[in-house]
Amino acid sequence: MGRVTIKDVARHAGVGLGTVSRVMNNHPRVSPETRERVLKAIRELGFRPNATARRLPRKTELRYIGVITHPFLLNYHSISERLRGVQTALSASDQGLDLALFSASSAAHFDSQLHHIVQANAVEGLLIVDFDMSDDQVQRLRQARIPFVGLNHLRGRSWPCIGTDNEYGGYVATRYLTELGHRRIAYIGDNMVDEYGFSTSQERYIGYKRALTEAQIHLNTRYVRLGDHSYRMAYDITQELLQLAQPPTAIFAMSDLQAAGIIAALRAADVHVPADVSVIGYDDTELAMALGLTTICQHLEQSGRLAAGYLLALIAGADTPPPTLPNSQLIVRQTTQPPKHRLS
Amino acid sequence: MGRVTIKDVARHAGVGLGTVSRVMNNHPRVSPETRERVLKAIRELGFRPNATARRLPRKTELRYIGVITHPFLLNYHSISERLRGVQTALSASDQGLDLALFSASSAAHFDSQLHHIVQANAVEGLLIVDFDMSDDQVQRLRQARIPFVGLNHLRGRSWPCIGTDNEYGGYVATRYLTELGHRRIAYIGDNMVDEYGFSTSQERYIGYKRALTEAQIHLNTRYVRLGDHSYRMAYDITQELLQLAQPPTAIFAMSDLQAAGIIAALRAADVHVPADVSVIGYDDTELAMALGLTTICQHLEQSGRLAAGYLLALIAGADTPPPTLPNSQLIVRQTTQPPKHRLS
DNA sequence: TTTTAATCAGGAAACGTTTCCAGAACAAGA
DNA sequence: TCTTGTTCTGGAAACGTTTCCTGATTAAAA
Repeated sequence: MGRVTIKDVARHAGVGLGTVSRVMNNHPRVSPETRERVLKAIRELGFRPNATARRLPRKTELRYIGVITHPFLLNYHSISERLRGVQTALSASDQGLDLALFSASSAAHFDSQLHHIVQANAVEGLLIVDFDMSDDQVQRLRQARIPFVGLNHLRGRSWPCIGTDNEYGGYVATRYLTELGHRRIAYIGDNMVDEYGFSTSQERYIGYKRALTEAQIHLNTRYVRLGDHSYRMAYDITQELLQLAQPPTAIFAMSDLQAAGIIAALRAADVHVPADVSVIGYDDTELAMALGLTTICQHLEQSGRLAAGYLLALIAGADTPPPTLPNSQLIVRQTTQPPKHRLS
Repeated sequence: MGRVTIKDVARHAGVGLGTVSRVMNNHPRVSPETRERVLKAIRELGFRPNATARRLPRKTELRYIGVITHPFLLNYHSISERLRGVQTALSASDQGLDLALFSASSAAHFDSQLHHIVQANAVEGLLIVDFDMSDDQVQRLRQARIPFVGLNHLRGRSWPCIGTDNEYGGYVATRYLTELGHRRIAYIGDNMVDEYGFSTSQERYIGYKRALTEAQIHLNTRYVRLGDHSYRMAYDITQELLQLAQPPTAIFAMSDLQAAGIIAALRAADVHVPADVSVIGYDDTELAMALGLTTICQHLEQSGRLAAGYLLALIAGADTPPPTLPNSQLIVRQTTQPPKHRLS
């Protein structure tokens, strides 16, 4: 037998359908004995009412904007910031739309989540954070007529995306360091090929390489260190970097969080920032403000607001191109300065 | 006429019900002309399929854990942290439950959201962050058989809550300062009576007062400054505090974020931390780690994990008491020390 | 031309509830 | 005893879709 329905309960308790329903909804017009009998049947059969079926005659609608990300999304301050913008736009629109958060722990899981979302008609619109989509996946969403917008995508997508150019951001940060005169510049970021297929770290790394090339600095792979996205990882890696015969004079981190770990490790090793080593972060979160950290502002909160606003417009039937986010910007604070000695 | 249904579309297009459905689902067995006619009717009537009704025969279930907070939840690092724990527990349980985020912009809105959630049978279980509930509201959730757990509640609730004792945390932080010898201790926190009816700030403030009383320090209301929950506000307020004839020698902030603002303002005014002024925060977020901030750890991430785990157990039918979170803990770092001169 | 197969369309049945109407049972009042 | 009213109960109708079965039409094959 498939799922237990109200009918099974009614039969098992020897009562009518309406009675079971009344018991479940605490209607007063049921005798105590009958009620007890029904409750017993519910317990015995392990009956769980079907939420969808209940909603139908009640005519209550449930409308969500979906956000799909990886499960540890909130480890990334950048995603918190973006979500905050989304939430702001949603509250402001006042359309009774709530937020459904879906998490996908791998590319395959992402696909099955997408399938489920389409199949269940779960959302009015979908924001896709970080994940890339295949043509087939895009096709499926289109066919199901579910509007969607990408967040933190920019280049070469055939679907509407809002975000900044990571390659450019990586380039700007690194160029600033080369212009200050640094030549031993390290890059600390996330693993580039991960289970999700995210390319953010890689894109910034490409920008980093471009700036080095432009300044005619040979790429030293010892200065490129990758790990998971955490304060701790950055801390540990920095300690390793300090062991090198020629440690870097500047470090570019792919997030403020990692930059914070770097600074802490440097402080612990009694290396002064920025006198001995310059540090530059990415995101311009409150962490950067608090630390006085030089960083790249990629307008995170605004990106969330714009994406959600645009998605709402699409849902309402608009047919306009997506808004554009301002370019990433270098924010100079107190963790960068020219190196002590010019070295080749 | 009420809502436009598939039947109206069928009549308007002069076709059968099944045909309309097939068009909507991109089934191949529809002639191009008919399809066009149906699409035209859909457009003309502004038809939008009812997601609930679609789910019923498709038998796809949609299961959510609801989290209800105020709309600017993510401004509060504490809530991000908690949510991260919730997300972790949810992913780990692997029951196909996703997260639905509801926001309530006032106590009245909270009530109507609750009503909506119950009415629509929107969630399998509900996590209530920060909001308090009336007996009536508790009753309604119970009647609807929706398991729920409070987050950041502790004292004197008649319903299961997980969180730490804010009064105790405020007490511990302040007592640490008095034990160091401070007597001019400021409190910077959120407005105590806000539109939401949150009491966190007030509770910590009560702990602050208790510690002062114990140390026989007269409460100086000039040292108590409240505002919205932001880095900026704390920054500004600190500048004001520095204008006082007798500025405080220590500041207790109700969040790390605000403590960061305080430290920035002090640094800008060339006041040294902790030599001139000690600062203590609350939350033990990464911000605190990065700043070397002395703070109170209230096990935020763990609280989210425990609450979600317990909620899942309740949903599964468990009948156990809620787990308890370890007490808040003082984490001493580098922003606190005895005052320079002992003053009365 | 006749048969067979393929394509398209209509509508009943099903999905699992809630709600409403009507009837049964019973008690109380005349 | 007969009314009247009250309380409880059973089940049909409705909610808005999808899906399947059937029949009609058309095209292809014999």
